[in-house]
Amino acid sequence: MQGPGEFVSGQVRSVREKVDQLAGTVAAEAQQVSAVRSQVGEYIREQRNAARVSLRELARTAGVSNPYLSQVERGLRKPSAEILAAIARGLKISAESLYEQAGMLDRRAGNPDTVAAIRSDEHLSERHRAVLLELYETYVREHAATGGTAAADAPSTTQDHPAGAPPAPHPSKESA
Amino acid sequence: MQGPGEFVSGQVRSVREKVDQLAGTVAAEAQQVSAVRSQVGEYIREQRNAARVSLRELARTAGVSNPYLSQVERGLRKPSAEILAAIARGLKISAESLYEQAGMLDRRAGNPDTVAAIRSDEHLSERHRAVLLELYETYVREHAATGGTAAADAPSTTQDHPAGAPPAPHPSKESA
DNA sequence: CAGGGGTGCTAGCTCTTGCAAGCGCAGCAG
DNA sequence: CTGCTGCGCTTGCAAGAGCTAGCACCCCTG
Repeated sequence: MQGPGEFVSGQVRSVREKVDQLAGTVAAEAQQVSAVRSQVGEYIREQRNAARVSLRELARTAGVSNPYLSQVERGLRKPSAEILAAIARGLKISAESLYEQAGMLDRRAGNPDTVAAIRSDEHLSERHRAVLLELYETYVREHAATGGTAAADAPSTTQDHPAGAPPAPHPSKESA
Repeated sequence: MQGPGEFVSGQVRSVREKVDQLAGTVAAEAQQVSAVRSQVGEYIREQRNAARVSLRELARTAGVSNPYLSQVERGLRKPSAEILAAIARGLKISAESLYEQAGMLDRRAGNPDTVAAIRSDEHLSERHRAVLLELYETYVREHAATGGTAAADAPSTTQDHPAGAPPAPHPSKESA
């Protein structure tokens, strides 16, 4: 039979254990959140450096303030989807890629073979398939020639299309 | 020859016209933003009603406050991606569907497998991925518009605007 | 040297998001 | 009737997003 003192100290110990446990969970989550911020920030800086663009220039083309972009890159702030989309536009990359880095969007498991996917894609005409495949091969070669470094993203290397590639109209869209 | 009074009143009228024009633009944008808020809010309410779930119950399972959920449904607040993901979980629907309704994410045309293959292809830089996706989507739209005939290869131009990027936020004044 | 241009960052501020506390209404049971 | 539970909504607030004004540093030119 426990005495009252023993019972109380048992309860205190039990509460302490629970608090410790919750504190651990909270700390772990905070760490995770901070890591995700740094991840998208690091990624943005990488892409920016690869494109040889200054922080100010990217902020200008993205339409965000340069101090804020600096804070985002350093993981001090967590940008909204809207800001991420703007930064993606400035970087000329897809917004989805930044959403993924930010943990907002899961990377969809796709067919690991891009060539096979394009070849068997029934949404495309034969000619368009050929154009896409040629462009793809060109990009892969460029990527390989630069040792897989992101230097392939420098502006001077991304504006060219292979000869024979018919330009496509930009689909009109956009609603705020 | 104009008199000074006529010149001034002409200037005033010109300024008024410009102000009216800008006010119209601002109002139109505000309307658009408000419409998108209502759109995702309406969509959430529709899904909630379809699931026969009360606002409080959904707020509980989603882990958001019920007044806030109410405001979101009525278009009074613009929820973050995190909140949208939580609501999607509560509704047992995909977060992407809510992102789309919120205008954060554009639905990609074409075969999802091809899109996923390009997006996850590590032989490509992020910029090249964006270019290929843009071109792919353009071709898919052309293919669909012409009923899939091989004559669908009219000249067109790609622009540096990835399909995944919603419009830019309001441009900020450069701080430097 | 001073001045100009570039770079990225600090600090203070305003506005928006998301919350807690609580409201008013309806329906039901005792 | 009162008290309880459910419903969705109002209000005020704290925290954080994103901005502006400006700083510190670097390099170059006259």
